[in-house]
Amino acid sequence: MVEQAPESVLADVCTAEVRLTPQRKRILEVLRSSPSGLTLPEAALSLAQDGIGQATVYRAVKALRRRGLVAYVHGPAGEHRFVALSNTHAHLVVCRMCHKAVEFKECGLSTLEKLVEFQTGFVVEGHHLELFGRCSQCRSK
Amino acid sequence: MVEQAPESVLADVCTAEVRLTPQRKRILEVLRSSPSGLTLPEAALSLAQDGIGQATVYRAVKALRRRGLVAYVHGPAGEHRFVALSNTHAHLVVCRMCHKAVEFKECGLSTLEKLVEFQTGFVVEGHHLELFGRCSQCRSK
DNA sequence: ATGGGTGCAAATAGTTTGCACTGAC
DNA sequence: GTCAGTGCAAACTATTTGCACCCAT
Repeated sequence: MVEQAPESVLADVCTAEVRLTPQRKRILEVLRSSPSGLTLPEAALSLAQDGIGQATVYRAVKALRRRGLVAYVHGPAGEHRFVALSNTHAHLVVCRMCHKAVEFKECGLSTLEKLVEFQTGFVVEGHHLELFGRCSQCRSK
Repeated sequence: MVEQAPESVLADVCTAEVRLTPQRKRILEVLRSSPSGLTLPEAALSLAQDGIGQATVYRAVKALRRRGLVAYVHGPAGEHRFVALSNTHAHLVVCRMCHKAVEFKECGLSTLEKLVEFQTGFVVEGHHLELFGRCSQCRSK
């Protein structure tokens, strides 16, 4: 029901090599070309036209995520939508109307992390942060 | 592929009534009794013993999430694990070893939100934040 | 020749839906 | 009597897996 490991939010040092094959480059392109990201089924459907099998898409997106080249955000129904990142360890702010996802870097969470460490006794090692809002275009409609 | 709306991170005012039926109370109990939360299939399996159908579990968890009584975090494989909350609009810090999820309230994100608004032109209206780390028990092993 | 990657097809697992029925206002 | 909620079974969607093959080291 639950697989091995990944999902780490930290830039997990890749023990195994993760190659950037032609298929994976194409996958990144397709993700990059969709402002609101794509679900795996959507990506697989679109990439089938390039002759890329769905298993490849599923496996590749996982691998790319481990390399920090791809991240996901949550769509309106809770689905994971995958987005190509230009900076590793970036965060995304998502428009609730058009669902466009825009990267930002600074997350200024270190103070909070300290506070939570103090309150809970955890050592905090990573995080997942998404912001939701409205982009300027959607607001002006 | 994608349904209507929910997933809002803000305490979306519930337009429709969301009743707290015996089944839903039981669902909350079961979630509460699992420190690391449960996936929907896990919860459905366990609640089948109480004669609660799986469709009910899936539908109820969604409803409870809209009421702010339940939240999810991401398990090691990226699965959604649902946790009963005691404070609405709480956040969770999750142990990467035992996967226990612990609530915290202050998220001190308002400064960041302002900054991102300035940088991106978005108006920020909500967020999803999860911290990952190690709890003290796991560290002392 | 080794090990990561790939495509295909099949197998699984996860999730939603239609329907008839119940219980609280 | 209305409307949210429920259980069941069936339908459907999403995801993983086994296997043979490929390519770069």
